[in-house]
Amino acid sequence: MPLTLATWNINSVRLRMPLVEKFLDQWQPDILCLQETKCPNDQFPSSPLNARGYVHQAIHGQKGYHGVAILSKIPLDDHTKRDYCNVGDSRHVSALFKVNGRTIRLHNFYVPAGGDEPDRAINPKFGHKLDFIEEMKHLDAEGEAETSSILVGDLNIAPYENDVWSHKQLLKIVSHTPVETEGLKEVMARGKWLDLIRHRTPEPEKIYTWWSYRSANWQLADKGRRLDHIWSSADLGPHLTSTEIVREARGWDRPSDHVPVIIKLDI
DNA sequence: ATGGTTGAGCATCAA
Repeated sequence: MPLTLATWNINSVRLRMPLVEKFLDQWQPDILCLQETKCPNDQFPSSPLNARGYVHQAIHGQKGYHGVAILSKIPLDDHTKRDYCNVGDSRHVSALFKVNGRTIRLHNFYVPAGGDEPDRAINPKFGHKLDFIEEMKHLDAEGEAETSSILVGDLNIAPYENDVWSHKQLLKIVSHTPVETEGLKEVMARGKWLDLIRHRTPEPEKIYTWWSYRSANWQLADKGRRLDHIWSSADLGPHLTSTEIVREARGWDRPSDHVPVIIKLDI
């Protein structure tokens, strides 16, 4: 049975609902995970989603900042959320779903960006990011009996050399510093997670999912980073049939600075 | 080395 799953940092779900609708109509994923919805739960624009069959929604938002949501055509059970670092941010939500008799735990993350200065002694936001990553090291892809796992989201770290436009020039730039990239690799190793996008498209091929608003001519300069990820437990690896980075979405009218990342599994 | 843009919500802060 085919399963299509997408993740997208939307940078305000209310402002960009027309783009969400366009994406859903054209790509028709079974499940869409959003980050940076910037929207309180009671103001979430559910109607256009219900009209398209995404009637199963695990929404965890807050006013003004952060916010994550799982929007699904497949029934979701056991919605849970975890307050990483105990600071009250809406940065994680998870749910269970079933495909062809297999139970899958889906985690949707929005990891803190970490500010500009990669030194926790002078930048508390960077310390918060490192603490968040440390806490993620306890998340095991095989942690629940008889359950596969998928982890998606804006992890705000580009872990490999070819996840950025220039490895050397970004080594001291937050998102690609060694303490972050090694930390994220440790999250993957300890939790036995498989990076499905790199599994399909190994290094040294460049992959980007984000281009800054601050550089004019993003397309020509192409100074991107791979900040958005889809991981799974190892058992799902052989079921991966395709991956896609929807680069064209960066060129849509009033775009997010992130683009959708999609996997297809045959389960 | 610096500055560049966007969004929430109304002065800045976060990214």
